[in-house]
Amino acid sequence: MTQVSKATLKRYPVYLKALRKLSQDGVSKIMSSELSDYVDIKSTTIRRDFSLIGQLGKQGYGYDVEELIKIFAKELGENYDEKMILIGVGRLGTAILNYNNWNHVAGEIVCAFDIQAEKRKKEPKVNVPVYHIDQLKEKMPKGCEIAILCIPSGAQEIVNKLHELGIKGIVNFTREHFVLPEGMIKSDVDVVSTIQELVFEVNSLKK
Amino acid sequence: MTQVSKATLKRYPVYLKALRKLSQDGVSKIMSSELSDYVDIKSTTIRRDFSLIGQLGKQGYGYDVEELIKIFAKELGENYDEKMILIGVGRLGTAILNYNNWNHVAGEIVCAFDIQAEKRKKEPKVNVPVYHIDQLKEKMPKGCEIAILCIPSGAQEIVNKLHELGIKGIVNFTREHFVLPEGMIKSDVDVVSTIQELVFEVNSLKK
DNA sequence: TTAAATTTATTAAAATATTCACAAATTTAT
DNA sequence: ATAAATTTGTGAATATTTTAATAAATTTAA
Repeated sequence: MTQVSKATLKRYPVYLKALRKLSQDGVSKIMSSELSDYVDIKSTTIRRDFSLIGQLGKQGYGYDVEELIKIFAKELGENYDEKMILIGVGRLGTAILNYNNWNHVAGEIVCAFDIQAEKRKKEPKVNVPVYHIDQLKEKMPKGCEIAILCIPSGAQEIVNKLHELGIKGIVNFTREHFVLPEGMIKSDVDVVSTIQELVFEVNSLKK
Repeated sequence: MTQVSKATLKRYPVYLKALRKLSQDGVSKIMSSELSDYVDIKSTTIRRDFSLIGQLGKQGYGYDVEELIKIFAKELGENYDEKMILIGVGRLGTAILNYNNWNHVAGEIVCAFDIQAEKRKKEPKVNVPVYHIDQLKEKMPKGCEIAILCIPSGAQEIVNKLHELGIKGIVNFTREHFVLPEGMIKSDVDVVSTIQELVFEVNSLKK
């Protein structure tokens, strides 16, 4: 793949989701202008985004939905089969473990860690092994580079430990601030901030 | 507040979080360069972002942490006291209802809706009234404009109904694609996409 | 009290990202 | 078989966002 900008990369999952829905609804061919109405992204932006991967469409015709799905699934690493761990098996952690359509999307959660491992592993919906957080080193799966962080506090200490153990990327659900060690990347999922921004935007529209 | 760009707005919650942590740790004064190391945003970007609100700092000195916290909390609408509803009281919905530090951040969730209202309202951790989804019209709180969507499917139908009932903004946890009615805005929280992007980025770094 | 050292705020420059405009390719209609 | 109508792909133009450079204000030290 050619150089794909951050902005474009953020839109790829949007396209993939929309295309899957379209496919489900029996749509087999689509033009950039139709897709534009569907996902609310300008058609020219869509074409530009697509063209970074290659010549995906046909002039005078449009794009083949199934073909696009295959290409985007591949580009988005659905074949990476990345091994991931989850830290913090509370309500949110369990919700993530039970996300449906999880399999074969980016990879799989191999095991989880918690300070109350014994209690957590008894929960009916917890479908992976749960170890005590102190066993991070011993139980870290080989080649694991991604950790999903769902703990309410004490993030910095855990992040530092994860860094030592070779974790490269963190999906962060924590609301606490922590300093990211050199060489690590993270991606925040901050529900409260998301809501704040939306509230702000809705209120801005009124003025 | 002057014109604040989308990019800047996304950083405000990051600043607020970091400043609160710093305050907790006893830091009362900070320079843009220190904050920069802390949040991993260039100091010049920080100063530019701050200056859009007003002259928040003092040359040769820096910024007063407590003062900044007050200003950002206000800017981010912590005084809006927005009434919100939550739709879909599953594991994720319950996790959101139980988020700590929820109160006085943007507003509060007044009630929830679910297809299995009777079952849901018996759950111990569900701390707001739960109504059947069919009662959306009757039970919609007055002046409510924000809905948090945590249902696994059937999003489009619900979104259309919400639009009719005056909802202006949707915090979307659904993975399904839906078309946003005219005049509505939404903000996606897509865990799987977030992980996909991160996996992709981690793998890009290797090449 | 004055000069040197800081540090913000802001104007200008550079980098990113989006959109326009149209050539090239393809399909549809005649 | 040919012309008209579409629709992609992309170089050029515009818009947005970030970064650099520096003037203005403040503090610190002599």
